[in-house]
Amino acid sequence: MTRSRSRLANDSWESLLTAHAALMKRFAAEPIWDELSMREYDVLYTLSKHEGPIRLFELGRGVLLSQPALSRLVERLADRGLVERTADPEDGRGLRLGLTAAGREAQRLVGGRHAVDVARAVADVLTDEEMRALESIGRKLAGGQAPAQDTHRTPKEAVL
Amino acid sequence: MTRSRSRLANDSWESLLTAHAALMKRFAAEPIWDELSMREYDVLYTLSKHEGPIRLFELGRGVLLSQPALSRLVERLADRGLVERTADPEDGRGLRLGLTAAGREAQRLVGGRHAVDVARAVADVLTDEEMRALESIGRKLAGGQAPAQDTHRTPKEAVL
DNA sequence: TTAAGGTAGATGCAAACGCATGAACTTCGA
DNA sequence: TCGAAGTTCATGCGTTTGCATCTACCTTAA
Repeated sequence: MTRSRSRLANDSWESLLTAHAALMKRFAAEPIWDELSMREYDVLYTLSKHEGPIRLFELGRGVLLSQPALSRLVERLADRGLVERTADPEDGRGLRLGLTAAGREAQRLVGGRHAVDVARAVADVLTDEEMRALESIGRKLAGGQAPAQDTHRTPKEAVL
Repeated sequence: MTRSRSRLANDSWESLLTAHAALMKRFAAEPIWDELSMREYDVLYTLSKHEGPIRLFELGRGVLLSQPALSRLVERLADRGLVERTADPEDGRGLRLGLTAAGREAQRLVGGRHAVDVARAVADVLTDEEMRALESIGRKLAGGQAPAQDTHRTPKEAVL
């Protein structure tokens, strides 16, 4: 018999979760995280993707950490001279985060080695079409933020 | 021009990571984690999937936690009466973990609500074919543990 | 203009985590 | 059979995390 769409959705999500956990463990076991933990690398990589400075809460969208934890992680990276924190001239509350030269260099170094491991783990078991499908599906899942009732949206905005 | 396989692999992995982070944040924001945190639920769910008792290190395969952290998480769940820990009669070092009736009930309750949220998030943006593709790809990624040099495997076993 | 409400980020504190290590047991080779 | 090495789980300890809350600033409306 055919699975319901709901069941299918849950099965596919579980499959994603399992793959995520398995690969994360595998990557974590690689001997490339001496100077940078995976979480720290995640932050530096996200910063490296943006050319201009980025706000802390924007950084938080991509990183799976609470706001206070991210705030302190960035603080530590700044203390180590890898991230630059400056006040945002357009918003007195905000920060402008960017990589320092050392931060960019560290990201490049670790990222290069990590990319090799990722390529090995993924390309060894997936075809080109599967990788393209995964990329497309991931984008849909990440972007498909269509909550039925968004408590953080005013009625006026909801209409627009 | 066409992307290299290595580039394609990294792009698709990043897409998976982004989707994972976005959905995890969305699920975490749901008001269903009062009695069980997501990590605790993850453990109870993994236990619920196995019918018989399971070993701690087996549980660790599916959960993204260090062995000590998992050991203590299970300890806490046992203290709360949700998990049962008994000595393994076949291996004096090991444990046999299983859900108690209360643990099974808690997993069912939270799991039922969580499944609704998962279905909404996934089924709303993916077609049936995409969900099936994701399930298949995830299984390949999780199962494709083919490290070039496995330090935890003896030469004899490697031959087999 | 100004007060009320919202947002960005920091901080106190208890809980949880990872790393290193230890204790108990099993497995393997001589 | 017996000792060395490996495996499984627990524990000590410093670090990091999340929750609640605070401060500072922005936005909106009267």
